[in-house]
Amino acid sequence: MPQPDLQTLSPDCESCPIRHRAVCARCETDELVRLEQIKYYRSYQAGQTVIWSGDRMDFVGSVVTGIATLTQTMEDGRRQMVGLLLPSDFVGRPGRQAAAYDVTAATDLVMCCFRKKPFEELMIQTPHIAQRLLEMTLDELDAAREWMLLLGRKTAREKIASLLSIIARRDASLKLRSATGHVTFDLPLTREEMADYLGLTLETVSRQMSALKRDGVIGLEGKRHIMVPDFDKLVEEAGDDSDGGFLV
Amino acid sequence: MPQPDLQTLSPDCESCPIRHRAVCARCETDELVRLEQIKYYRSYQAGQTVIWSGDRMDFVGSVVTGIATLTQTMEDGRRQMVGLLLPSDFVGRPGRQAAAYDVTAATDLVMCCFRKKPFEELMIQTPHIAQRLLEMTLDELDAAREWMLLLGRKTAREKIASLLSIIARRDASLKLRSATGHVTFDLPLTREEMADYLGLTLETVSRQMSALKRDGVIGLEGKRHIMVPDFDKLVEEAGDDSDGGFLV
DNA sequence: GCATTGCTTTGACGCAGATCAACTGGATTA
DNA sequence: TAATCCAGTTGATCTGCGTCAAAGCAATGC
Repeated sequence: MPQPDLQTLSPDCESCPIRHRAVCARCETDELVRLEQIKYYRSYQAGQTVIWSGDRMDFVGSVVTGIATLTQTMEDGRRQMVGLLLPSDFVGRPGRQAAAYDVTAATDLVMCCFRKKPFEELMIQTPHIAQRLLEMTLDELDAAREWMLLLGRKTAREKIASLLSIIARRDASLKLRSATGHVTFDLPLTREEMADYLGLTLETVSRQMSALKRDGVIGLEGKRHIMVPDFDKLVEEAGDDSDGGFLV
Repeated sequence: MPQPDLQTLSPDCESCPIRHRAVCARCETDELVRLEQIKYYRSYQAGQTVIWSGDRMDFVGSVVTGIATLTQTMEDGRRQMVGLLLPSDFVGRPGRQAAAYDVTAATDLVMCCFRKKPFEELMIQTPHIAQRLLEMTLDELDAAREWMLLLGRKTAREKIASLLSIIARRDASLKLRSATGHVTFDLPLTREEMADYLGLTLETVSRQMSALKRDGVIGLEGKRHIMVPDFDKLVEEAGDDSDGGFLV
């Protein structure tokens, strides 16, 4: 069972790829030193479960590389993804002992973890961490509410277009580009995972992907590589009013 | 245009009905004094708009009495409610200048407001406020994610049962009781508002209400007064696994 | 008393997306 | 070389909910 390579990650926070976006973004050098003392890396293979809902959770942490998903499941097996965690996103809730959702590695995943107890103590002492966590949580709340609109009111086609444009946008921002004109990226999710995120079945996802391809909105190379000839067109198909919802 | 009576509200925080649940819950007496200096009450009639999405918002605040809704609207008029604000819930986002959602008074409403600028300054100085706000935001995020499961995967009947049990539970907690056995309450929402919250049409809401009544799960007196003979039965109809999702 | 208005209920019908099922193509294993 | 597996595609059919339309009912005004 090969693990993603941890050697390539320097243990030094200053050179961390998510240094300026994660929960530690606002920390001063001395605060980073204290965080460094309690941090450790963990890696997961694509498909591995990070933690099950209801399990005791003795750590919190940040996604460093890769993508993780948060999923809720009903007794009869109906599943709904409730979050997509990208590099710099935070996992876990200070002050809570059990995980509220299943957390799964959608791709190979590296996380920067902190034991929960010391992290909570540190959070009380260093307002910079709590401030940043509040800011990130408010952003996640906005994202969740945007997703509520999608789940409650959008058509299957709009849902797919919305998901693709969000992934394209985030992918571009990781590469420090903006998503306009011709865009290309890899889907990190299977059709089934897309369905779980969008409140659809995998068959409907597949059909709508084919339809978007047939209509020239996207191009497909293999199953996972997406080419978008005109990003504005895709956004239009998503049915969003604004140009991506970037409120300040 | 008669306004809800503000006279009955003492300006004294110590005797405030939401003193121990709102954003000020953790404040010490001296911190309350500073909050009292910048606070003011506002009241709205049922149906009135508190603020429109995109409008400049120069205050934040707490719902003191009544119920408000957060709603998102698409260009073509499709609407999705993304939050139901009950007494003690917080409105607005520090650090943001424009409202992200339409906020509307579902019932007559009284809010305790703080001008945004002084509140933001106070938040930096008093970690108790920021801590409590983080806690409340995390709770709201959990609620939003629970709603995502409802919107994405539940049937119309389950959606209605879920909404009724949530309102019953919150109503009971305001009256310092727990929701079990025989329960009675008033619906604060019209059929259309319920539909906007549940991602349904008002016709479907009406039909499912009738079906639940026909099946003896609920009783109706007039359009708005609900009687639940067996609360567990209602929760079962909602399709939730746990007994209300009270994680600590 | 009667008309108006806003909210709600109920019926008839259609459709988007679910369900059930067969099949494709690439990767892995034997 | 074929056997197996898995993700994905596509087709046929079904159904839950949306849409369109009409009518009920309580509150309000004249």
